[in-house]
Amino acid sequence: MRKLDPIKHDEKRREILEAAGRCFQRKGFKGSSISEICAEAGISPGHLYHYFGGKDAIIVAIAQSHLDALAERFHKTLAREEPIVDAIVAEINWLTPGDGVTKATLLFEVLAESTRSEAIARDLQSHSRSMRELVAKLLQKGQARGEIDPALDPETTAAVLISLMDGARALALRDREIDSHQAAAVYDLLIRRSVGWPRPAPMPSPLGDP
Amino acid sequence: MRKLDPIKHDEKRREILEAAGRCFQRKGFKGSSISEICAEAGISPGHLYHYFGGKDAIIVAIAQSHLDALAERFHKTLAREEPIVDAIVAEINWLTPGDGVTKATLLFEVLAESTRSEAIARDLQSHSRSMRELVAKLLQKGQARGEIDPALDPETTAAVLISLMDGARALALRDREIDSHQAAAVYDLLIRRSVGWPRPAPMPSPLGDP
Amino acid sequence: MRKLDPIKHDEKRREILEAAGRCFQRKGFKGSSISEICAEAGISPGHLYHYFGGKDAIIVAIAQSHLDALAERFHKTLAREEPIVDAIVAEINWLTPGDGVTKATLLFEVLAESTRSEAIARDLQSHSRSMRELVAKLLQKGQARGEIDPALDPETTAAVLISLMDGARALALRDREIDSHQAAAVYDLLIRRSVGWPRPAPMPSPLGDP
Amino acid sequence: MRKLDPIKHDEKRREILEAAGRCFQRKGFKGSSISEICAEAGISPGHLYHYFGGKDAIIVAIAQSHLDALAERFHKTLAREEPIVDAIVAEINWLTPGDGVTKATLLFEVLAESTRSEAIARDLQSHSRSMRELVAKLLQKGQARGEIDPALDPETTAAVLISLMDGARALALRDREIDSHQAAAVYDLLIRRSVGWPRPAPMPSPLGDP
DNA sequence: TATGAATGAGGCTTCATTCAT
DNA sequence: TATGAATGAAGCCTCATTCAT
Repeated sequence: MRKLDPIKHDEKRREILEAAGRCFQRKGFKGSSISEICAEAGISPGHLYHYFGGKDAIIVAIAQSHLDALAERFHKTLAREEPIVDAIVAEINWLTPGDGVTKATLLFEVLAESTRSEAIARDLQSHSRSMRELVAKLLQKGQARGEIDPALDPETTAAVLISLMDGARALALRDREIDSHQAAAVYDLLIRRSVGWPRPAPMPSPLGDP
Repeated sequence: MRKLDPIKHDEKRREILEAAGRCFQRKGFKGSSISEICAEAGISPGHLYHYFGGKDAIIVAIAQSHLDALAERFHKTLAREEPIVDAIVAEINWLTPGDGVTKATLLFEVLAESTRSEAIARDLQSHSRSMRELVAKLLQKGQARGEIDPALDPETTAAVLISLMDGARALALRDREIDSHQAAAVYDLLIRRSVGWPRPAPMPSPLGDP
Repeated sequence: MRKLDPIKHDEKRREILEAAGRCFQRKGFKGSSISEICAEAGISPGHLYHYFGGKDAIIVAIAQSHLDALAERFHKTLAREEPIVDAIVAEINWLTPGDGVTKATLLFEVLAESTRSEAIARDLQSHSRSMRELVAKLLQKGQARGEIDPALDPETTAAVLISLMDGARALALRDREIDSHQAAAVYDLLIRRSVGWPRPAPMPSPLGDP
Repeated sequence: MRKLDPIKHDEKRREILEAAGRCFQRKGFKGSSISEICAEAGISPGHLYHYFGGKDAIIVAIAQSHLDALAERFHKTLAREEPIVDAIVAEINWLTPGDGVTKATLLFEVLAESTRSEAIARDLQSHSRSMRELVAKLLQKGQARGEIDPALDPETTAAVLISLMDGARALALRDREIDSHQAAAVYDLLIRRSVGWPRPAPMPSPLGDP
C-alpha cells in the first residue's frame, strides 16, 4: 500500500533485471519463461508483477539496460581523452577475446527484436543516435586538430565506425577459429588508414617503384 | 506400387520453407508458431510433419537456406571478376537501401540462435569459413597483382571485410535516419583506403597546408 | 513470506490422484486424457502440473497407490491373526462378488504397464516381495505350529498363494456367469487341501467304496 | 474391384495381425499407433484400411487371435489324452520360464480391455466358456474314472483351474526373482492334492507322530 | 492392390498472467 | 511486500483416418 522504500524497490528491480539478462543471454527473449526468470531471481512469479508490468516490459527494460551498459562502457573509454580512433580500436579489442560470443548474444537479440517491437526500435535508435552524435563531435574535434580526414562527414562516419563494433561482434560468432588479436590488428589498421589524417604515407611498394 | 514423385516432395518442402521464412522474418524463430507457418504455407498442421521432423528442423533448414542465399548472392557478385574490393563495396551498397531492415532481420536471428543451437552454429561457421576462404583467395590474387596491400594476412582480412557487411546490416537497424548512400560511400572509402595498394596518395588537406 | 500449507498441497495431490484413479479405471492409463482427469478433479489443465510432473508421473503414482491399497487391505486381513490360509481365503472371498470387474481392472492395467515402465515394474515387484515375505513368515509360523505342510518352501508357496488372488480377479472378468460363491468355495478347498497339515483325511467317496 | 485372390487376402491379414501383435506386446493397445503397425508390417497406412476397418477392429482381431492361440495350445496339450490335471500342470510349466513376461503381457492387455470393449468382453467370455466346458467334461470323465474328487462341481472347478494359469502369468510379472521351476512344482502339488482322488494319503509328519 | 499426401481433432505440456492470502 | 495456487489459451506434435492416384 505504502511505498516503504523506493530505493529498495529499485534495487529489487535491478536484481530481477540482472536475472532476466542471464536468462535471455542463455535462451533468448522468447525462449526464456517468466518462471525461469523468477527462479533465477529467487522470487515468486506473482511477485515479479509488482516490479514489471509483464514480460514485454522486462524485455524492453533489458534492451534498454543492455544498450545503456554498452553506452556506458563506451563513454568510459572516451573519457580517457584519447583520439577517437584509439577509443574505437580499444572497444573492438575488448570485444575480440574468447568470450565474444557471450558479449554478442544479447545485442543481436536486441537488433532482431527491434524489428518487431516499436519500443525497442525507438530505444535502439535513440541510443545509437546519441553515441553517433558523441563520436561525430569527437571526429569534428579531430578534424579541427588535423588528426582526422576533414573530407569525411562526421555524422555518417560516426555511424559507420560504430557499426564496425557490431561487425566485430558478428565476427566473434561467425569465425570462431580466427585469431582474435590478429583480427583486432586488422580492424585497427583499417580504421587508422581510412579516417586518419594526415594520411599515413604510402608504404614503398615491396616490388619497388621507380 | 507407385513411388510418388520425390521431386514434388522437394518442391513442397521448399514451399513450406519459404512460408516459414516469411513468418520468421516477421515474428522471429520462437515467435512464429507452427500453425502460423502452416497457415502461411496453406497446409494443415499435421501435414507439415511429413516434411519436417519438427520446428527445430525447420529453423535449422531456414538458417541454412538463408546463409546459402547470402552466399549465393555474394558468389554472383564475385563472379563479375571485378577486384575484390569492388565486390564487397557492391554488396554493402546493395544492403543500404531502405529495405535494409527486412534484409537484416533473419541474419541477426540466425546469429543469435547460433548461440543456442549447435547445428546452426556449425552451419554459420562453415558458411563463414567458405566465404572467408574465397575472399582470402581473391585477396591473395590482388596482392599478387599489386592491387592489395601485401602486408595484410589474407584470411584475417577476409574475415574482417565480411564482418563489415554484418556491420552494415546493423547500421540499417540502428541508424534509420542516416542516408544510406552516404554511408555506403564511407564504407567504400574505408575499404579502399585500408586494403588498397598502392596506397592512394594523401589528399591535400582541404584547408590547405603550407 | 508465508509458505502455504504443505498439508493442503498433499491433500490436493491426493484428490487429483483419486480423480485420476477413477478415470484410469474407466478408460485405462493411455485411454484417459489429462483433460479428462482435470475435469474429473475439477481443476484446470495447467494447474495439474503444479502437482505432478506429467502424465507418466500420475500413472506411476496411481500404480503405487493402488498397490499400496491392496497391500493395506491384505495387512488388515492378516491383522486378524487367523491362520494364514483363512486370510487368503477371505481375500478371495472379498474379490468374488459382482463388482469383481471394477476391482480387477486397475490391477491388470498395472500388470500390463509393468511390462513397459521400469518404475512400475520396480514398484510391482517390491510390493509383491513384501507381501510374499509377510505370507512366507506366517507360513513358517504355521509350519511350526503344525498347521502347514512342512515340506513346502515358504517363499515359493507364498508367491503362489498370492498369485491365486490375481487368478481370482481374472476369473471375475473371464467367467461372469460362474457363481462367485461357489468359486470361492473351490478356492477355499483348493488351498486348504494343498497346504493344510495334517492333511485332511480323504473323504469317503460319495459313491461309496467297498 | 475384383477379389483376385481371397487366399492371399487372408494371408496378408494374418501378416498384419502378427505385426500388430508384436507392437501391442511392446507398447500396448493404445500405445501402438497405426503407423507403427504399418511400419512393422511393411505396408502403407492407407493400405491397412483395405484389410481392417480401423484400429479398434485390429484390436478386437488381435484379442481374438491371441485367445485363439491360447486355446489352441491348450487343446493340443489336452489332445495328449493325459489326465486333465497333468494337462493343466503342463500348461503352467510352460508358462513359468523366463520369457513369462512376454507371454503374459498381451493377456493382461486383453483382460483390461475387456472392461471397456463390449466386443472383447464377449470374446473373452466365450473363449473362457468353451475352455471351461472342455475342462469340465474332462473333470467329469476323471470323476467317473475315480481320478478326480467327485465332490467337486466340474464347471466351477474348471473355471478355477483355468484361473490358476492366469495367476501363474501374473506371478511371472510380480515375482521375477522366484525360481520358476519351484513355483511350477508348488502349483503341481497344489492342484494334485486338491482335485486328485483318491486323496493322496497324508504324508507322515517329518517330526514323527506317535 | 498399394501408396503416401493430406486432414484436423485432440493429446500433453508450457506459459503469461491473476488472485487470495 | 511476497507467495504460490489457479487459470485457460496456445504451442508443438501425434494420431486415426480418408483420398487421389
